[in-house]
Amino acid sequence: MEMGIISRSKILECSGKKVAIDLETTGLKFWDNKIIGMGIYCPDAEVWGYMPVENYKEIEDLKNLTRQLSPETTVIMHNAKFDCHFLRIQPRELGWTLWDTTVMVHLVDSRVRKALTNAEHIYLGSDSKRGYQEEPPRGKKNKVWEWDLDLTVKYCCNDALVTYDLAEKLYPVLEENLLLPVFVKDMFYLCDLIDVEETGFLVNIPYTHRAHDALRETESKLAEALYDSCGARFNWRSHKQLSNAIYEGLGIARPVNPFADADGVDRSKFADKGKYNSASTSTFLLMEKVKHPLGELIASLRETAKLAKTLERWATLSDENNVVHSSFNLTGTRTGRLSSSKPNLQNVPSSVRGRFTQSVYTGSMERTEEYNLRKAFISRPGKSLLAIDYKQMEMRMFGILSEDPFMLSSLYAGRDIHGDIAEAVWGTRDKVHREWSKTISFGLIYGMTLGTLMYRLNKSKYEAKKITEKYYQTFPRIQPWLLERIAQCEDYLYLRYWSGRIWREEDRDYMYRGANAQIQGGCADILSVAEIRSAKWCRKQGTDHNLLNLVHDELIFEIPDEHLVRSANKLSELMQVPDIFNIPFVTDTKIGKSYGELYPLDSEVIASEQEFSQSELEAFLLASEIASEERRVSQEKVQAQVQAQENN
DNA sequence: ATGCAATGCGCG
DNA sequence: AAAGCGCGCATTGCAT
Repeated sequence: MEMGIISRSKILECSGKKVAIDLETTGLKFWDNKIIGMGIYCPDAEVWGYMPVENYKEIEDLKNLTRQLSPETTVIMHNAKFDCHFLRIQPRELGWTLWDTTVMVHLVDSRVRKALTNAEHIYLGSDSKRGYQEEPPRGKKNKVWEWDLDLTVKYCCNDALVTYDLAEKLYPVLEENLLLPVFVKDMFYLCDLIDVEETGFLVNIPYTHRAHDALRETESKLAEALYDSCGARFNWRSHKQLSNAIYEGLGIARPVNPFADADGVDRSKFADKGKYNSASTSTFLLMEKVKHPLGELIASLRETAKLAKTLERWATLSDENNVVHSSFNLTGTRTGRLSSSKPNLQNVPSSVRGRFTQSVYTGSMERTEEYNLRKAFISRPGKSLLAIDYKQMEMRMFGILSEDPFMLSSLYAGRDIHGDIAEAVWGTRDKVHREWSKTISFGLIYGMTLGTLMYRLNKSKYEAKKITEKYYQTFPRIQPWLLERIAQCEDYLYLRYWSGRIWREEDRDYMYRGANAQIQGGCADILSVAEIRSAKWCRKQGTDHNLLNLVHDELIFEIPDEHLVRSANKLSELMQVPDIFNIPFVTDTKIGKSYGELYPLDSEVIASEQEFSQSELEAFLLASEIASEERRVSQEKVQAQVQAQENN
């Protein structure tokens, strides 16, 4: 086959076949930038070429022709959300079989960089038929729309071909590794994310302007106060200049190296790598180690400046309707969580700021007015926000996976697990100790060591050991479960979640991280199933229910006011997915007009209806079975090890 | 000029 | 074992 410029009507010849497509655009903003052409590769139809488009009419023609690909077509794209956005295509509605090769790569090995050239190098290597191997031009004509047409043709045609070959190579790999159920699930998820990104989140512009001006004013006052205290003007954003001003200029003692021995010499493994920086100006060191009033001032200054900058960022990312279209990336994490960027809607400062000392809770403060940045995100007129999150989701997942008796009994009784632990360990369940428990529980489950615990708690080794022992008594399955995860990983060089997803690790030294992966990623796959079912239900309402944001254990919807309460109850029930583990993931529901001001909604129980298909459920039960067989082997192995130790 | 590492901090 | 885990982003400062 020869590549070259072809007529757009060639698209139709690919209908019902397996076809790879690749768009070239003037940028990444689908709500603003334009398509400049499409590459297509379909060996079954002997179609391989590039279709440039130069005006509105041609772009619309391209979109229409692409939409005419029949439901029997398998459409392959590398990062499908991007192309679908520009083509205004929802693959679910067209009935296509969708293969996204970035997701294929991610499921095979989440550590691999997804860039097409990298995936090609790793999975196609010398077998690659790629003809165009030069780097794209740099410098003056470095944008695709500035290239000569013949270069664009070669480049785009080859991307389409490589995408096709990558899919052909990786599909059998997914099959061999029993990853097809989770792949199919992720393609459903991806289609929903297209809608989420297109809908976007409305920004309250008057608020952002007011807040921005107020923050910048406070920032300059705080900076002046800092300069006055130091008796010098400098760039406070520079760690070098700031540490010089406070440690040298004011003669404040540098923070003590917590890892140094009594003689002050750091004999830790990484002493020479400068991991511990005595010139550090982090808030923790300034406030807790240096214990100087300037610590508070610098912390406020940094927070104020960062919030102001964040507001500016949101403004530049908004479209002409003041809506931000964040990207929710399916392939952004090792564990299977989503990541969010441009803007990141998963790290918007919350309205309650915890005060932490080395991650240990010492109280909390409200962020109000211009400091409560979540107020910038609001529902559209006539609608309300509905935020549904899971209560103690990771602890629940730990209990389910490890079958820890304390966790499970607390689960079944519907008690507050962190309060229970605080009670067991400290004899009190007040807010501070409950938060301590929360932090330490996760630490221990994820393999925190005694040394780190005493450092974090600022307790003696004896006290830290006592607390640890209490924890291990409270959760008798923490230690065995951690060992089993490592044993399983040693055997397989991967861990498999309940969903069938694989987390790979070959280095024994890092296998302890698999415990976190299995919990964190297991929760992520629960959320994805909940999202798929919820979105399906929302579409069925036909009254403009939208999903706006996904934050690891939380979905944020936008619901017409008149349907709010009923939909809230229905969606929170759907999200509990009780059929997956025969235990509901209990949810917490909040409603409001802005992300910064949400109020609890007492849930009414509505009679259960099955909203999801039997085949969907069966796919997951299959994945679960695979996972449990691999788990059983490791359990027996650890039991044998423990038995052998006890016999000694 | 451009890229990368280090630092710091927001979220779950 | 500085070995609690997973992210994105702004900024500085040095290297290429």
